[in-house]
Amino acid sequence: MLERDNVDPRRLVVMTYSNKAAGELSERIAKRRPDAAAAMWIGTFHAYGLNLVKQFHQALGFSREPRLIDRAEAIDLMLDRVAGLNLTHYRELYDPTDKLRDFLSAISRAQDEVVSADRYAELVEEMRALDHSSETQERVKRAREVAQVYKSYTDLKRALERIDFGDLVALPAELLTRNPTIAAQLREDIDHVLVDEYQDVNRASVQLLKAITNQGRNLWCVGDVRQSIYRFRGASSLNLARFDHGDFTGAMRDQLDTNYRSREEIVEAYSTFADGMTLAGATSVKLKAHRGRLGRPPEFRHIDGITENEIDGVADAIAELRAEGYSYRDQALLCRGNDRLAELGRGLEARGIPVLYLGSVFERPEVKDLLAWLSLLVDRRAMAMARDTGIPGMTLSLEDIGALSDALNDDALPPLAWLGSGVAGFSSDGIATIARYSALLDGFDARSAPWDVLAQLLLDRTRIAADICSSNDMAARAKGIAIWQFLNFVRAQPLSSGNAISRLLERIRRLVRLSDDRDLRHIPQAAQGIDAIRLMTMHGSKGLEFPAVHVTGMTKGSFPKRNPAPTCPPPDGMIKDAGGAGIDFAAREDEDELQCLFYVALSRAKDRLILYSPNKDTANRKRNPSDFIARMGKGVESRIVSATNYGIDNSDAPVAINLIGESTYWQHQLSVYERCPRRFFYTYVLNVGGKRVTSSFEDMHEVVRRVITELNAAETAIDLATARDVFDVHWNSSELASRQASTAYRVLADELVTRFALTRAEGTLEPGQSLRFKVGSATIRVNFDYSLVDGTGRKTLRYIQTGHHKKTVLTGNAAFAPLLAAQHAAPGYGAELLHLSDGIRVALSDHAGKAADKRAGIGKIVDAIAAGQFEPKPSNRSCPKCPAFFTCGTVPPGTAQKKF
DNA sequence: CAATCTGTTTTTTTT
DNA sequence: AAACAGATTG
Repeated sequence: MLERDNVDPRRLVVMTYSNKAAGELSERIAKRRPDAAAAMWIGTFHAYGLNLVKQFHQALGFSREPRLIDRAEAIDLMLDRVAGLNLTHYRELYDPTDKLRDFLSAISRAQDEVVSADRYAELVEEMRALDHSSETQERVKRAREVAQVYKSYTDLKRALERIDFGDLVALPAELLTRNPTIAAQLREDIDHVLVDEYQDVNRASVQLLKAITNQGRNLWCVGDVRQSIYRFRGASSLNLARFDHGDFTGAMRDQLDTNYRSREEIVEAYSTFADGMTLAGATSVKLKAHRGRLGRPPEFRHIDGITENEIDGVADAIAELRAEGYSYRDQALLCRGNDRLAELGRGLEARGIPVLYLGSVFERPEVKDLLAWLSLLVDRRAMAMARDTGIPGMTLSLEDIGALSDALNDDALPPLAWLGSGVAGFSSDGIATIARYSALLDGFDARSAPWDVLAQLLLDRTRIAADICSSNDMAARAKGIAIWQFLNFVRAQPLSSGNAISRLLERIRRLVRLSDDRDLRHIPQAAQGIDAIRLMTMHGSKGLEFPAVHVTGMTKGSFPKRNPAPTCPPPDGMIKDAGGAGIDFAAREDEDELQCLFYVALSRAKDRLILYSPNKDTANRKRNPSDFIARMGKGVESRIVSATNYGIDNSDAPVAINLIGESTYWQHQLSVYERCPRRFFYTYVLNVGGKRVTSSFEDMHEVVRRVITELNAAETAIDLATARDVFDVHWNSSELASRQASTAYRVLADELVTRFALTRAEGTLEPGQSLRFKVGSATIRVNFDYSLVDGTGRKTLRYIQTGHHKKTVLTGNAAFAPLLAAQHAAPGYGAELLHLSDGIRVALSDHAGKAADKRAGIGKIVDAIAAGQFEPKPSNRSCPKCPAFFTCGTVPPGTAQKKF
């Protein structure tokens, strides 16, 4: 219509909700009207907002164009601030990064609703006055602290002249509402505004639209409530419902009734599903399938086996369809989450099927090799030398790694010092390898610029780039793309003086922790033509179409699966028109969103649609299909399928290990093994563990731990004043004392030390004991901090933990070592865990019934260590904090020797 | 039979 | 953390 009416493309604004959508749209228009595509403005709300912020930065109160920060930077900014806010209901945990992330997403939601920090605080007080139930009052207390953080964060951004993603839309929306002159001035340059995927707009975007359009009279929107899948970022069914009843009074609505994409069988399936959708504002639509019937129904394949067999089933189907004429590039594989997608990608590749998917760039071996090498320039312990690079001549044997780690243990040498001097006990191969590393890293040091180092390593000093270029298979191309993306990322880092390498590595850890490395996963346009299966999340598939679509993970309990309620729920009334408690609304919206997500996935298919789920879990219990399967109606062919066994073995080969003599393990070593056996291997077997990555909070706890150790060494009771003196000495000699905002940490540390001193006085004090017990031929050691005799003569050993009590504290086996040690070596004593941060005590003696099981569990750990079983347990949460983050991968060849 | 415990599985993201 | 399947317990 706009085309026909001769609209001036220069006066046309087209808004989308993602860069991908903007790119697609731009390309489609360029095909028909290349001149127009170049002239009109096409982009995301955020991009449009950024332009406005730049243009009107003075009106917005900035002295210059503010710098945009991402989530990782925002957390960096706030880390020291939260310590000073004295929050009680959201206590700082060991690492406040997680808490801050929760705060920031709550703040971001508020920005989506154009609710300022002050307004947020008002809403909290309104909620307090309205509902006196204890449940609500509890939420009030928490929301009040969010308001505090919100205010502090906003002030900080103002002071530093920074803006975040939320500001990109919220600030212009506010400005234009407040300042009609600017809005009018903007409107003069715009004839029409087009909004694609209107169901994804949030309040901030609507407000922006209201300001730049003439009360909606020149606004054109396309939207489908059934495809509203971005509710977690403020898109709400209410916005579409309100489109012509409130937001843009007098707007017109029309409905599409013909589908030009999918075959009739597929349209039937998702229409049937849509009829059962419980969705506010959805009207029933009878879609006509323009392309008619194909004669092949959508399928549900209930794969006989576990999750791994589901990949076999998909591989079979991909091969079948290929034989029928659907090339790899015609087929897409969708699932809910990125983690599963990565597994599917690896699995299909292992089964010989090419996939167009990178996964997380920083977790790819070829990128990890580069990161490991970079880390050598700043890591005096040279931990990365324990990595198997897979590049001939560039990997040390386990024996040589042992020798190197011995050599680096004693001296406080600077990084790379080991390259020059010979290392005692090295094999001749090892000496040759070290020589190659000397050549590889020659001339670089901790102050080198990461990009320069990487470029030289790739192009001049190794054959990595050359090998990738000369190879033509899909795996090599994916490697090339991953390295390319990584280099682009490195180059985009802000230039700064000092140690850029350390900061780069630190930033990567944080990005992975926050899962904010996703935009690096995009496959460049140039690679899109490759004949390989397209892998993407259901969210990522929106707006795309494929001749054949495979959807995995259709198990009950995993799809649909309610998202956990936000840690920091919004105050009631923050979401306009939601009515009732904010959390209930969120839960309803969540259910809707999952139905929409399924609808989106189904409607991507043009000809063929196959859904999958495994029918067993690893404990051989049955897993039922998702309830959604039945809701697609009778047109779906549903059957149990036995997939081909591709003989893929994902098990981790044991490491050759030689344990000298009888072993003695500390309890904390067993805990590490339980959390991640591979980490245990690096830290205690190879002994290459460098310093753990710590936050200020953790450093603070470390100081407290040192104070406790010193106080424990004293045989007599210690008064508070002495305890404080000891604390002063340790605090002042710690690195923390000189850090910014250290007073806040000091207050916390002081509380912990005080509590420790007080708990020692709860009875007659006896000194701590180092107890041991045997499991098989191994000995387990546990250090108790002290023991107390109370008035009735009952004796209790205390085991102090400086942090908060967690419900999971008694999961696993190693946690019971104190109980077992007390039972065995200190008869007549009870054993108790005491958490200093909250004073919570756990009487281990109450769990004596589990002792036998736990002892057996510890026996299994000990045996597994002796058998060289060190499989990695990857997790986005813990891996980025692990010292071996850049090292972890295949274990190098050789035999590890170790005396525990 | 209901209640409780155990083990397994599981989320999305805008420059 | 919370849902699910199944076993165990009272």
